[in-house]
Amino acid sequence: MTDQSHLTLQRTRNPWGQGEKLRTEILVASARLLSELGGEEALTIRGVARAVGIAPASIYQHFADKAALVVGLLEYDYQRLAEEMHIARDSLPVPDAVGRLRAQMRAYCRFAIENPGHYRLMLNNRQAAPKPDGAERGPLAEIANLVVLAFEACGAAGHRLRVPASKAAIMVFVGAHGRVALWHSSPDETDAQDIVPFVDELISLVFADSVD
Amino acid sequence: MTDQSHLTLQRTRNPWGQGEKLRTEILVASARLLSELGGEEALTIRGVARAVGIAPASIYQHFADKAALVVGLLEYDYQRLAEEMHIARDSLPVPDAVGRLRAQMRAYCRFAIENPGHYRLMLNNRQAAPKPDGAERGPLAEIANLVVLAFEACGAAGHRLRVPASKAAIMVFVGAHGRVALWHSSPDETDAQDIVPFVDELISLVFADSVD
DNA sequence: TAAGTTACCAAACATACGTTCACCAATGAC
DNA sequence: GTCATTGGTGAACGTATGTTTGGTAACTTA
Repeated sequence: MTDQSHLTLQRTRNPWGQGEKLRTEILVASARLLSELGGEEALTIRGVARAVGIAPASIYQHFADKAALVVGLLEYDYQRLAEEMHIARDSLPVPDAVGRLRAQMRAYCRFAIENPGHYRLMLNNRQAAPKPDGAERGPLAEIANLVVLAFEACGAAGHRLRVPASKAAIMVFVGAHGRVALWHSSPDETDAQDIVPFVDELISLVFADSVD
Repeated sequence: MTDQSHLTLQRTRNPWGQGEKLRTEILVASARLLSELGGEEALTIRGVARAVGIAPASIYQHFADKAALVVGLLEYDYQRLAEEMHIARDSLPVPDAVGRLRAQMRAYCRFAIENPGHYRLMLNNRQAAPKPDGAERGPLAEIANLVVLAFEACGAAGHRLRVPASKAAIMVFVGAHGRVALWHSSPDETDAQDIVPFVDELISLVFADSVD
């Protein structure tokens, strides 16, 4: 078993040319399965294989085990959420700091409402979530820090907060999460339409000056 | 199969005299199992039977199926939570309205912190939760209404709120739930000790006058 | 004592899951 | 063409679950 990798520089990796394609296809099918059936318990190797149209054993060509599949999904989901919130932050139609903050939280709520299965997966597996880029804290804490920065920007823009920016961010972030979680646990009891206005009011509450 | 129940008025129900006793013993064992192992997936018929010291089949003498066992647990848990919050409301050392409100929310947080498995079971099975006494809304909504009443009492006592009492109650209740849920999803990341002070600050925030 | 009811159990049934194994098929390198 | 490599598969293994069944022992009632 001598290592000869230094001899053949360019090893063949994808004889069929569709190695990575099927991997993402598996992830997409898992995501759809999670969206349609909701709970994490709906995410089974056999179910994913059935959705993709391959044999259960074939999954193991692309993922070491089920935990690796979940990690792949988490990575995919967190990147998606972070992108939507970043886009919301940098979007042109809201040049002011408070508007960006509102857009950011609105994007967060929209993601949680439109992807309940994913959102719950992300929050129930925070330990397994892959760290963004060698950072100490997890991806959700990274996103929460985005909100802290947005609040600090509001302070820098001259707005007055009733509590320090870091605490204000936690209040709003945690409030949004709680409101979404309560809707998830009983969607018929309340209307998803009320979530975004609620968070908007929560944001207004932490500001001492009027920010409509 | 003629119904003769009107002839023998007093039917024998517990030949051994421990019919109900074992039923509650099963519930208690389930509760302990849920507390020690955390997740709802730890609540299995076989596990409960092993914990009680009986055969799995014996469970079905007291509960129609696993769902009925969960319903029994929910009933037990919601009653426990409601009692703790009622006690907090009627306790003597806090005669003022704001103090009672704070004690109530503190009791809520304490319950969620000390019984994470139960708390998650309650919120993940809100649909299956038995309605208190023929009421329209579920038990959690009933508890949330308790907070609304507490806020209205504060208003009646002369305190000024930044938002209507019903909305203030939702903000605080939802904030507490969100804060607790985040701690549950990653207990090592934050300290449980911070939850109660956080909710206290949240309460102060919705009041326009100083209520320390 | 005899009948009837209840609590309980050992064993099995049916299902679903994650995972592994031996094997086949297609492809690029030589 | 030959061959190693890789993607894919059917069938099985091992495990865990909820649930049912047939039967036994304990107790009340008559």
